[in-house]
Amino acid sequence: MDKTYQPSSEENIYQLWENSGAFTPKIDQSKTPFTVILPPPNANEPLHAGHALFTVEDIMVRYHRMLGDPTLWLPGTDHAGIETQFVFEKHLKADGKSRFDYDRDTLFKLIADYVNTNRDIAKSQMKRLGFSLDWTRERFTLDPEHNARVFAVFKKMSQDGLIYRDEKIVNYCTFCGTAFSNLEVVHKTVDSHLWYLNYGPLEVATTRPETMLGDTAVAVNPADPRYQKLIGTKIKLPLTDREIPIIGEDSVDPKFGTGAVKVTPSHSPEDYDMAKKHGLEFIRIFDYDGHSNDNVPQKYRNLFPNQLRQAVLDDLQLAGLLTKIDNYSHEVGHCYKCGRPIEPITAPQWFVKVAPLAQKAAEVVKADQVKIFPTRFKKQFLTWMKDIRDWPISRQIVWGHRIPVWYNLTENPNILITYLDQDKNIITNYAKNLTEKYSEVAAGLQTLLAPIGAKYYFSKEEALKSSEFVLQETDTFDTWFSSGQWPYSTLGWDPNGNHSPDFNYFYPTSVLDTMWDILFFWVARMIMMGIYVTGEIPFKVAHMHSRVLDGKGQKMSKSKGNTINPVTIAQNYGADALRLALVIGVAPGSDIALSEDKIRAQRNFVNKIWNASRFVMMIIDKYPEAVLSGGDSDPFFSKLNSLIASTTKNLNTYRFGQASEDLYTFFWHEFCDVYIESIKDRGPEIVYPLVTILTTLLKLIHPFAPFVTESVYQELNTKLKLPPSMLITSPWPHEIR
RNA sequence: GAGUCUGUAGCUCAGUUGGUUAGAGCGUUUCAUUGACAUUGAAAAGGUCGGAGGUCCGAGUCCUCCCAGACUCACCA
Repeated sequence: MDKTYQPSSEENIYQLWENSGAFTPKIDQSKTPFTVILPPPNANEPLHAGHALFTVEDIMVRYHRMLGDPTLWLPGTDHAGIETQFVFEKHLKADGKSRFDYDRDTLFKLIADYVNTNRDIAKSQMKRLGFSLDWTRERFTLDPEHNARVFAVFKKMSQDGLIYRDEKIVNYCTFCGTAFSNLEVVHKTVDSHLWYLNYGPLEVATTRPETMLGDTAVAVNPADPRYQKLIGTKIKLPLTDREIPIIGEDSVDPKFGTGAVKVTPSHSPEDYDMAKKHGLEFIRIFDYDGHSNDNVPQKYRNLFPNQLRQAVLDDLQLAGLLTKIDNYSHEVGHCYKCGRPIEPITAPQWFVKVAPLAQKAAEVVKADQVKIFPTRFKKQFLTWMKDIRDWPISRQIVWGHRIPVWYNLTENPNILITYLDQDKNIITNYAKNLTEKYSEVAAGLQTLLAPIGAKYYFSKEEALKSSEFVLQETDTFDTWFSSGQWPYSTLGWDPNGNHSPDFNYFYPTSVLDTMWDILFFWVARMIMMGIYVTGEIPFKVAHMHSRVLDGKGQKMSKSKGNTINPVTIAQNYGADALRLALVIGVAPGSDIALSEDKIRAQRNFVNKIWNASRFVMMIIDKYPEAVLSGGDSDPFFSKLNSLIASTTKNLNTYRFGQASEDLYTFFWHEFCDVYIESIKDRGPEIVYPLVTILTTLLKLIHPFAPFVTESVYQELNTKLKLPPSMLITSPWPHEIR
């Protein structure tokens, strides 16, 4: 044995495990399985330090495997819709291109190629960190099987009235070219102004003067004596020749601004609701690329919002209608991907009616039928479920599950189609004008925009029955609509009820472990979808693990340059050292400040294990005739027994930080510093207790530091001339006598 | 606007149901060591456990308020 532990040996150990089939469980109906589905990392990027926290899952999985449970940890990767497309578009931009240069099929293929070349990176990295995943069951979110299940569920939800199309106000990023759910919008405080505009008989105060060209009313509080008699009258909207009504609306606060609000139903969520209530007109003045459109007077067309704002303010000023400007800071939604302001805009989108699903999810969480751990997240979960709004699931990007509905163009003449013609020019026109160019349209299709009420079919064949001109919806599903179905889909749930043996045995899963930042995005969706589709909660425990920060407690980010590459760390210090550094002494759910110092300290611990073992082997060599089993008891056994008990208890209650800290202290300061020192003068009778204690400690430490413990175990096995066996599949220790 | 979390040694953090002189790693100081390990060992310095009240025989641990920081959620012009 080398004088110090060599991390480079870890790759051989992983090979040993993988080749032995230790990661693949045997279905045994007499036993209760332990199942964990890996939160699929993005297929397009290498792992970051946060992914190294899959260690927590590996600890649970290895522990249960040693307990003898048929244990499945199922790996996979996520296509990560908008994330991936965003990254890919950056590459395109570097090459002087953009998404508009390609039809959607070509673009999809390009991204698929890009993802496929990068996909194996994450996989090899997870192996390097020692994760005992069953690679024979590896999945990808765009696998045809998963695709088919997602589509079947979509159809079922549609038939159950849980899916609908509507033209509602959505969060739209005109740069990314897609709608987002509320969760994907980040609110930032913006220092801006409150502009006071003279609308004739009254003044309005607004933070968005540019949208005035889309005003279709002015609202005042009906109890406000200043304006009461104006309700029901009409005024002429400045800068236009339109007339708009003054309406009475209780939600208007008389004390704010002038007590009169301009109402822009197509570009403000509140105004949208107001317009629905009062039956107002909707005038959308921005197109989905962010430019002002034909609904505004000629001179204001084709401007971005900030340009339009300037133009409108200039003209109002000139006309003497800009009466006052106050400083005002307020919250504005920004795109979580590109950081630009979100444009609230009416757009036809697909929605999930989420209230019935959320209600059931809230019930089971409330009743602890699924335990959320640490418990503080339970309250957060319930709060969110209470006020949840319908979930827009359509995204105007190509990288994802294309929504499985087909439009017949003869039945839907007003579908707006954008495509590349033979000469690669972008053409936008209505379906009714394009039937003669159908094949060109089909080949060069970029996007289509079907009006609300468009008739659609759930299969191409059905749509083809009445016309040969058929196009599939170009929107794709929100990534979370797909990954929300991950647990039952990966295990082989079948829409027709012919579920796979895996599904029947391993579902519902045991523990879902992930970071708390996707509690709503993912965990909540899985609970909702799982109950709806399978009638069962997809996991018994939702365990929220910590967030990894840098050594100073700051968020890691590429721009700050403080990221830690887990694989580099594994190469320099060993995967075990990294794993221990991420776990030892960390309270459940609290942040982890990961510094190189900390990793070095754990590297030293790993080396300590290595060298203590070396010492034990020396003793074995010294007394080749010593009794190896069934020897005398040793006073140290009782200390060891309480360690076995506390470690087992801590693992059962997810107290991994405590368990590992106890093991660290015990191994180093009880076993090495005290016990080993105390037996250095003893004879051959010490071999049995020494080997027993070491083997037991190796087992206890194995889930946390699998490589060094397995290495030593293999050495020990050879030295003792025992039949081949592996620590990974050896039984969890019980009380020693 | 609503909510959650954090504040313990110079730094990063443990401290399960309240119970004897509050712990670890790193850092600092002193000493040791050619035989498992310098990726080591022995020892030392260093904390009024954010502040103020309260409950209790007893509080870092429970309650109230205050201060400081982090985060999450949120359609108000």
